[in-house]
Amino acid sequence: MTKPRQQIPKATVTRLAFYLRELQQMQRSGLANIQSRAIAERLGLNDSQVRRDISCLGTVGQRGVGYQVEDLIQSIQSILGTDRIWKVILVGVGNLGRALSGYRGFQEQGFDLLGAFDTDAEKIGKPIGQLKIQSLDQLGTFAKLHAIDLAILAVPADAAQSVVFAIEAAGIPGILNFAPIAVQPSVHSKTIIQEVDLAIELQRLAFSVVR
Amino acid sequence: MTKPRQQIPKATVTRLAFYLRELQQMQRSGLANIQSRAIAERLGLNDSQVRRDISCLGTVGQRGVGYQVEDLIQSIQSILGTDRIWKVILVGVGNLGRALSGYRGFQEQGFDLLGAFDTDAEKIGKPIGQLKIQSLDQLGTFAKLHAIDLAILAVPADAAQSVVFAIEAAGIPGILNFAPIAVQPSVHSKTIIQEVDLAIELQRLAFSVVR
DNA sequence: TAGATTGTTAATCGATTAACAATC
DNA sequence: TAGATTGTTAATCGATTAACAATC
Repeated sequence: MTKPRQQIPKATVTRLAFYLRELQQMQRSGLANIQSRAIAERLGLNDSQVRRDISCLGTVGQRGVGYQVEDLIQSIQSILGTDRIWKVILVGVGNLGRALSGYRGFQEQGFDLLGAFDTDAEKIGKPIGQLKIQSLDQLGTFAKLHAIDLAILAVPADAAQSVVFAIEAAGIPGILNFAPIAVQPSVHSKTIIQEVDLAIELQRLAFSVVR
Repeated sequence: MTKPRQQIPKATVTRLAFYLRELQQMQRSGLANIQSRAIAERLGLNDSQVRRDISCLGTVGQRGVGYQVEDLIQSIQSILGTDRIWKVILVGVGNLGRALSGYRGFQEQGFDLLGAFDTDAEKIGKPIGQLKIQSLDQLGTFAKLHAIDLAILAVPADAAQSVVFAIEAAGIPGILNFAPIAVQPSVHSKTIIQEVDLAIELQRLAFSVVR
C-alpha cells in the first residue's frame, strides 16, 4: 500500500476492468503471481502503462517479484465497486433485452438481475428466465422496495427519454443505455448514464478495417 | 470541401458514429439543417469539439447557417465506411450469439448477417432466424465464397483464441470480439480485433455510480 | 449591413511512454 | 550480492477547449 488514492482517469478504469477479466482467467488456471510485463503482453499494452494503472489502486506489488493475482483481483474489484452484489433491473424486453437478460457474464461479475419491465400488455405477466415481466408502472415501487442500483435500458429510441425520467424518479442511480439514441438525465438528477451501442462498435471496426 | 483529410483520431471516430446516429434520428423527424451547438447539446459535448470532429470529414457547413443533415450523414458514412453493405458472419451461437443475430440495429446500419457457425453438433443444421447454423469447419469455404468482411465472435473464453486463428485463416479482416478474454491476432495477420464486453460496461457504470 | 455560425489556431489539459532509482 | 521488477518521475504525445477571424 502506497498512496491515499487520487481521481482515477476514465481510460484507466476501463483498462482495470480488462485486467480484472484476465486476472480472473489466470486465477482459474492456477496462476498465483504475475508481472506487469505479462499483463501488458496479454492485452497488447505497454508495461509502463500497466504499472501506472495499477499504482492507482494504492496497492503494491513486490519489486523484483511482481503482483499476487489474488491481491490484484481484490484491489481492482474494490476500486470498481464490484466487490459486492449490484441489484439490476432490465427495462424493455424486446429482442435485445431478452438476450441481455440471459447473459451469463453479468451474474459472474456480481450483477444480479432482479426484475424486468415493459409497456407491452402482451408481454406483461409472461416469464423471462426466472422472472416475470412487469408493467413499467410497477417500476418505482419495485425499485424502492428492492433498493435497485442499476437499470439496463433496452427500449426503442422513441421511448428512451421518457423511460429515463421514470428510472430517475424511481431513484436508480445508474443506467446502462442500449437504446440507439442519446438521452439526457434531467437537470437536477445525479443519475449516471453510460452509453452502449452494438452497431456503433461494428462501425468503429469497419472504420479500422478500411484504413 | 476543405482539406485532403488526415489521420482521424480514434476518439473522433467514435463520436462521429454517435453524431451519425442522432443525425439519422433528426432526418427521420424531418430536420434538414443543424448547428454544431445543437449537436453538442444533444450529446452533452462541447461545440468546439463537434466542429473540430466534423472538420475531419473534409466537408463543410455554411458559416452563419450550419450543416445540411443529409450532407453530414453522407460524409460521416463515407468516412466510417458504412456507405456500403458489410457482409458479416456470427461465430458462436450461444445465448449471446443468438441475441446478437436478431439485433435489428446491425441491419439498419448496413451490416448484413449472412452466416452463423458453431462447433456443437446439436446445433448444426438448426435454424437461427433466416439462417441455418453451420459447422465451424465450413467457415473458410463459406467466407471465401461470400467474401465475408466481418465476424462477430461470441464463443466461450476458452475457445476464443483458436477461433480467431480460424477466422484469420478464412481471410476475414475484422473481428468484433464478445468473448470475455483478450485474444491476439497471429503475428503476420492484419486482422483487426475490436473488443466489446457487456459486463465491463456495467463495471464502468458501477465505478461512476460509486464516485 | 448586422447577426450568426463555421473553420481553425493557439493554449490548455490529460494520457502515454521511456527511463531509472528503489528495493525485493 | 546479482538479477529482476516495481513505483514514479520527467518527457512526449495526443485530445479538448476557448477564442476569434472568416464568411455566409
